[in-house]
Amino acid sequence: MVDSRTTEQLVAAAALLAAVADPIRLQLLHLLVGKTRCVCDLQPEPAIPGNLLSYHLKVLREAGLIEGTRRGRWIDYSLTDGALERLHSALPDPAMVARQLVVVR
Amino acid sequence: MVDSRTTEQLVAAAALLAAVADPIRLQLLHLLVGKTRCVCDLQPEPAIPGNLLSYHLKVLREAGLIEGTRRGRWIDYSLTDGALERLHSALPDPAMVARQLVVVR
DNA sequence: ACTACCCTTCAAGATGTATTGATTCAAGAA
DNA sequence: TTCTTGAATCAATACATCTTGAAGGGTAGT
Repeated sequence: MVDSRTTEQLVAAAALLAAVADPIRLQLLHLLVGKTRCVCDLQPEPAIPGNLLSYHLKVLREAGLIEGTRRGRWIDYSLTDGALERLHSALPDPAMVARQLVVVR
Repeated sequence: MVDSRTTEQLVAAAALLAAVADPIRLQLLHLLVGKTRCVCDLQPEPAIPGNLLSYHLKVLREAGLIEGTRRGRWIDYSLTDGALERLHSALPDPAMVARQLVVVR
């Protein structure tokens, strides 16, 4: 059993990757690494309309990668626990390449 | 300078991730980890028509993640050098989270 | 040459995603 | 209450991607 992933796992992993496979959302993710930021402080470069920003935040939110909490008029976004780890584990592990090569020999 | 990525870098990273943000292509990638396989041996689960398989291989090929070499009638596909490393580095580094937290304190 | 095989490419339809503009909501200030 | 601000939502359009069916290219065998 080298790497038996069920179809559902593959679909879930692909969906997680699709959430960040966009320049705007990838930049938003970078802006949130290690920080909590108000939406008003989350303008990507170049800037985008507010509703479009909301849309992309929603995609990341529904993928479970970020979460928002209201603070008065503002909403602060931050990465969810283990968000980056989940993203990386959606990809094949590079260490597997070497391991497989050893096994083959 | 915590993480200054240019727009072009973000676009390139997002394009790389988009190439694998699909259940079929993600599975193809898994099938190729550590192995070289003929197209005829690359049927995902559930199986798909040959031309569709070709299309998805083309997407991965044009993203520079895999490469094919002809061997008689067959074409063998394998991961390109550093393909998985490039994919992982397209994502934010999880280690940055802890580092940032330390800095903030 | 002809045929069979493996794989790719093309064009067209189906499906999904991104963007825009207008509206709505929730919270605070006047 | 009314007004303003920060942000989300809705409906419609623009855009890209996926999938299908048919056709084409390269290689080997007869």
